[in-house]
Amino acid sequence: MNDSSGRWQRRSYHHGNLKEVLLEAARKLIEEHGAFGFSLAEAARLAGVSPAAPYRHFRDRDALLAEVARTGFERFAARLDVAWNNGIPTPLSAFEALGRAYLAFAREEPASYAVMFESGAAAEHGGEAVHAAASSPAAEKAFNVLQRAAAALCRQLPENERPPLKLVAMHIWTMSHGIASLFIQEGSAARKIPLSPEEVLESGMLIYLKGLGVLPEGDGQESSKETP
Amino acid sequence: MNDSSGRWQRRSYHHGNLKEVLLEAARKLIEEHGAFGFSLAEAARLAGVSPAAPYRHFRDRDALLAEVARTGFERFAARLDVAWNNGIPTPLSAFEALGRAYLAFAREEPASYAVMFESGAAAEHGGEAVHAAASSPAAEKAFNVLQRAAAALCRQLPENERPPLKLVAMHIWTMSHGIASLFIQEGSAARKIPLSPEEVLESGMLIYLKGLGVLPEGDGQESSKETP
DNA sequence: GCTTTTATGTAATAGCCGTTTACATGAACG
DNA sequence: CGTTCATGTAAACGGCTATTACATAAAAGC
Repeated sequence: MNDSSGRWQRRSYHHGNLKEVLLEAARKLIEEHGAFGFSLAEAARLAGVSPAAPYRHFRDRDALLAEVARTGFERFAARLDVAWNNGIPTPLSAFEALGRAYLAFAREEPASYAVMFESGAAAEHGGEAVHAAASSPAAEKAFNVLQRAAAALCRQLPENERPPLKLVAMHIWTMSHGIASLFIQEGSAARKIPLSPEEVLESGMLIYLKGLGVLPEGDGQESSKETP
Repeated sequence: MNDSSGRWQRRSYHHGNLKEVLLEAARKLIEEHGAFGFSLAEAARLAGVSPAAPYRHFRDRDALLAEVARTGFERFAARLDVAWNNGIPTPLSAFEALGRAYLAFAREEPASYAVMFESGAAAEHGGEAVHAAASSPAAEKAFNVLQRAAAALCRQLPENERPPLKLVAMHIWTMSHGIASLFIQEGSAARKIPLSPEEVLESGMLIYLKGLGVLPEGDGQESSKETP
């Protein structure tokens, strides 16, 4: 229930949905004011509660950010999984869908993506690291989708030519993440270049897959003189 | 001139070197307390001056971070340039040195790297974006080194098979940055994987270059059945 | 139904930070 | 020597995080 200015209207002393609304507010504020113009107090204002209220749902500011990261990873993993669709109809087409889904998530939830990966965000706090972000089970689920995709692609190679799976998965991940990180962010470089992230990722992956020996024919790129 | 605890000792009312010392302090604090545990006041304490002193050298906190980014980009560009060394002795060996220099910088100056690229840091402030980071002349100089390397590599291809230079440069950049971003950061994923960033980058680049058709022989990877 | 317990909100407060303003110091320059 | 300008300090304001004591209402037990 939002009023005209986007603040959550509540009818009783208790809010009823504060935790969710705070997470939404956090994502919105992070998008607007950069990764760390975000303030717990402003999120509380957006939700229409006192500055102390959030502490009933999150131990501290970092805990809220960690939760943004965690829930972000869950949506991320689910989305990648749907896009990959077990490699159907073909590993290659599914792989392309996977790449697009990766970039789509980063574009549609830049705040989540930033908190998930640019862990200056949920980085270490007092003593030990927090980074619920990148080492959480949800994060692993996301990486596992990439790894399954890598496995399906490598399965097309003769056994003695297969590089380590984890390595291939990392290559895929690092390129996807590199593009997301460089392109998606507001002022972050690469914006003058007249190429969409999707173009860069797809062309890069085609070249990479060609190098792996996975592409069936002269697919996408111009030269077609291998597998003679 | 540092005292036992690392604080800058000054002998006169005037500091004499405050700007530089503040930048050093900022990098140190960003490394320690995560990308944004950094506080201007603490940097001032480290430098042994009052909290207001930094404002004689930087308009505000963001300006200091922007300067960390700018000077970071300058060292970064210089280092990449030295490593590339005009493609000498061979484009391939120089390219490998370039990749190692990229990762070495990110490892040795994680604070600079974070501020330079994870622009939640020097991101937008009030109205328009600040991000002196990624679109500064120094940043372009760095990217130009990558682009020259891409050009040298592509020059080994027949003209009609050369992909757009900017595209290849972007592929190189995104993979390097992706690895730096995922590996270097404290808690940021990818740490359980028993691979060094250098291994991931080099193997990934070998596959990519093979896909480009740039590798002279069965170089590095196992299969060697192209250019028949 | 009534009371007790528990969950979830507020108010008030302390301490830190960023930033500004008025003032102090001393180096550079005549 | 005296003026000027660069560079420091002190004091203050408002905003933020976080804690504590208290308020309110929903849920649970009887």
